Amino acid sequence: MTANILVVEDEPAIQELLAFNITQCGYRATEAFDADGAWTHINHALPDLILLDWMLPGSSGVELARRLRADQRTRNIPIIMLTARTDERDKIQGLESGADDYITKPFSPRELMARIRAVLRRRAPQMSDETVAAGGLELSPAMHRINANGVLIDLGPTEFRLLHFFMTHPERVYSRSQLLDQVWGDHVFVEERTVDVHIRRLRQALEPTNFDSLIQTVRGSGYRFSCN
Amino acid sequence: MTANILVVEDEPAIQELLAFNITQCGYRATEAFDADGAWTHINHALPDLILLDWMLPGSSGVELARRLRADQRTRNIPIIMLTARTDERDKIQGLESGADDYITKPFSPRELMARIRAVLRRRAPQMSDETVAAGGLELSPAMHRINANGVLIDLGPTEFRLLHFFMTHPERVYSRSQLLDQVWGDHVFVEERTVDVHIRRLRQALEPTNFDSLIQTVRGSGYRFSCN
DNA sequence: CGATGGTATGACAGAATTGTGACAGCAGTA
DNA sequence: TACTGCTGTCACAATTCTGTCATACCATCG
Repeated sequence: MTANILVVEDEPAIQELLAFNITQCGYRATEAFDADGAWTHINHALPDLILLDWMLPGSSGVELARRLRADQRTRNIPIIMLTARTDERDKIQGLESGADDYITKPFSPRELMARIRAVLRRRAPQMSDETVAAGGLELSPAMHRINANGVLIDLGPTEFRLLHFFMTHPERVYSRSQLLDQVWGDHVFVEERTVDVHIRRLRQALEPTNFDSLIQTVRGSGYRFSCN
Repeated sequence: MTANILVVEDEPAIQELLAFNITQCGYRATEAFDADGAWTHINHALPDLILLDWMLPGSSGVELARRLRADQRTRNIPIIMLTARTDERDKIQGLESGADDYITKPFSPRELMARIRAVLRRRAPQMSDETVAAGGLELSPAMHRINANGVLIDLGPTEFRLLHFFMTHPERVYSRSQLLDQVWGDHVFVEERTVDVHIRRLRQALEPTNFDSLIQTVRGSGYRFSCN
């Protein structure tokens, strides 16, 4: 399922550059040149992320962001603000208006895509507040709780995200760096061995209910959550 | 296995710092102090990654990056730019000149190494994740597992690569040196008899499911994976 | 049949990888 | 301030993997 990104940008040159990079990375790009165009697209289909220029003809980007946050349907869609200003004051205002991240022009395509991925990933668990069940465990993101055959298990934030990722991606081996990217976020720099420690803490928490065997070590490759 | 990193940096102090961190992380560091020195090293042996200072005596780092991208041999070698400037404009130029990433001085060794690992990981030729089926076996690189008629088999790294190679090249005899080149890599130096041992270990792992007969010895020539 | 060259197997030490306990920094809180 | 829970890192222990032997085994050929 490729994410659909709505790009709201009045300058055709930048619009094209953004769309090119986005599609290049495997996402779909929908283009809008002003606030009205953006709403037209939004009414047609809700995007997974909105890339929004600060300066827009008519109503400004910040104003559009506010309206997006006010609307029931678009309240939870992540927004990345695109601005030429480097003033910190603007940054604050952009974020306070509801943006999840912001990028200053000129931007590097790599940085842009990194932020897009980061935001999409950050939002991903929030988007699916649904209870996940795998291997006899039941994980409820909304309640931040694990149910192991009636026994409730408490986990720290990192262990919770780790288990949530594993349960939503079972039977597949993930390397330490992949887990860092997926669970920690690829903008964070920590040692790969940190993963080992959190794997251990997770196993330790699952041990009393004998569910620790679900998390398997694949020597030389990484870890795997297996329901078998 | 250890990646060779060419460090092009004119300031001896920083050069030393970089080399220290790189070797500390298990990579090999080759040092060059200017563009000419860089080419000398490159002509001698192609590095796996180039760490390039923006400011270099003679021709600038960006210029060197351009020439590296223009050269057939070095076109695909990832480059990380090292710059003291925090100007966004420079950052763009650096990336557009063909750099894969950039770091601004002063940098933290941790971030430097994280970026190096990230770039190397991106460039690393990854084994196709496609599941291979042959002779009744099903091998899944993503799960790092073998499915033998419902029975799951776990293999060590070498045996796994060996079986993967056999299953993707069935019905054909491979000599020990060919297998060493294909499975171990053509730069490793190990005894040919080592292949025998790993063949045995692979057969041993497949024995409980009677799939060990798929791997046949061809006396005087080598081994063959036969689906019959 | 015995000799010969090639292959299978079991053992083993060193290397590589992972598990584990401890600790210090940090943010939030009473 | 002291306390608490969480995190990342480290050093060291435990485990698994690897390459190399020495030896046993086997097919082929004179």
